[in-house]
Amino acid sequence: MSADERRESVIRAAVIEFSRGGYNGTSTEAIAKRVGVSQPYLFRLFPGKQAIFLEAARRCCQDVTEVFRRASEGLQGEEATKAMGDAYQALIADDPEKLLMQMQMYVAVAAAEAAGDREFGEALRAEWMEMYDVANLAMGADVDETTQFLAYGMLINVLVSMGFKPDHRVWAGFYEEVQPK
Amino acid sequence: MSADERRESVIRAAVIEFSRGGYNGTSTEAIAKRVGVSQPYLFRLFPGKQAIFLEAARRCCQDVTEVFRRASEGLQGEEATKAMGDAYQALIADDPEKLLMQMQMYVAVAAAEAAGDREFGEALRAEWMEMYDVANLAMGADVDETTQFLAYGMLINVLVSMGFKPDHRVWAGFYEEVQPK
DNA sequence: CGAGTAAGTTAGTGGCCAATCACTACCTAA
DNA sequence: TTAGGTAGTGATTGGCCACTAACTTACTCG
Repeated sequence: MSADERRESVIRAAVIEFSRGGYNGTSTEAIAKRVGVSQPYLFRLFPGKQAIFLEAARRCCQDVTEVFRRASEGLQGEEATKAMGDAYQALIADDPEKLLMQMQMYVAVAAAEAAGDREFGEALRAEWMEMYDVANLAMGADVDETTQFLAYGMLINVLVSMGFKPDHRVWAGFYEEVQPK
Repeated sequence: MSADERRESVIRAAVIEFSRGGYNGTSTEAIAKRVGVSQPYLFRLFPGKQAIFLEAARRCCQDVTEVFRRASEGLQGEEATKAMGDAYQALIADDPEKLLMQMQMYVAVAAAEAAGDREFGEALRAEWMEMYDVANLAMGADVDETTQFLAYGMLINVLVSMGFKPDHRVWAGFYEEVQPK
């Protein structure tokens, strides 16, 4: 397998592992095992652990952005909102790790920023803004609508992370039930 | 100093340290240093590291809940919403670590749940519901309003964690600027 | 064939970290 | 004065982990 193909599979494995354990709670050993490769080889493919996390988080953002883009294609206003909401619901059901990875990304950026690492957060803020802009475009550039849409999305992320089951009353304030697995 | 008083100061130190490094990225050594006590002594005051994290997260939830309770006292509907929003803004400005600790709590619960630890999440979900109910009561038991209020709160948490500065355009969709430090 | 290159491994190192154990210092009450 | 309880420390340990260095295998091309 070529190095590029390997890197790709490392990123996919990293999303799964990091989404569970977070940056510090995930060993490079665990990622390597999932890929089916020796642990030192990861350091040939990437400069270090943080670089692997960065790529995994970036990929995750891009996947969500792409889901929004496709769902809202050719739609506008309320139709686009509904389509994107449904698409996000489906994404969570299929790949809950992408939701959890987002949460891990948020705290990892905060930690990097606190540690004086500027680049790391900068790269991920750019990815996040990509997602924001796709949503905003679908909303006809209405920033209030966009903000509200993303706000509900973030609450969903938190409730899922916290393990509130679909029949719990915290979900009562949503139009539709949303829950992974 | 009595053991109870020490425990109290450990919890306060733990909130600061855990909010920065998360569960796995924070050493008990760091907490002990901040308290001004030897590291092994922490294990006399608490059964283990997780217990310290649990108490820190619990305390954090209770603080936020208390802020909402006090801010909404005697108010209802839109007035209560505004009062609680302002109070949260002030809390973030004064103690940003309480916001970050919430984020750390979310991913820690997800990790514990994935590891089969049921109790940990259960305890923190109870604290979260306490906060939910206080907000809900202030909203006159309107769950849609409550959900929306909390959704905006969660988006604020995420944007602050991600390090978006107050003048960044992502904040344009909010009534007022909200930013720590 | 032989040389180069790309994919991959085994072995090892230095550092950190949660938790334990055995000990000391001080206070109080009989 | 001593016995017991409470607050606290120093030393240690066993395990994990990111990362490095050196070696191997296999394919390709002149």
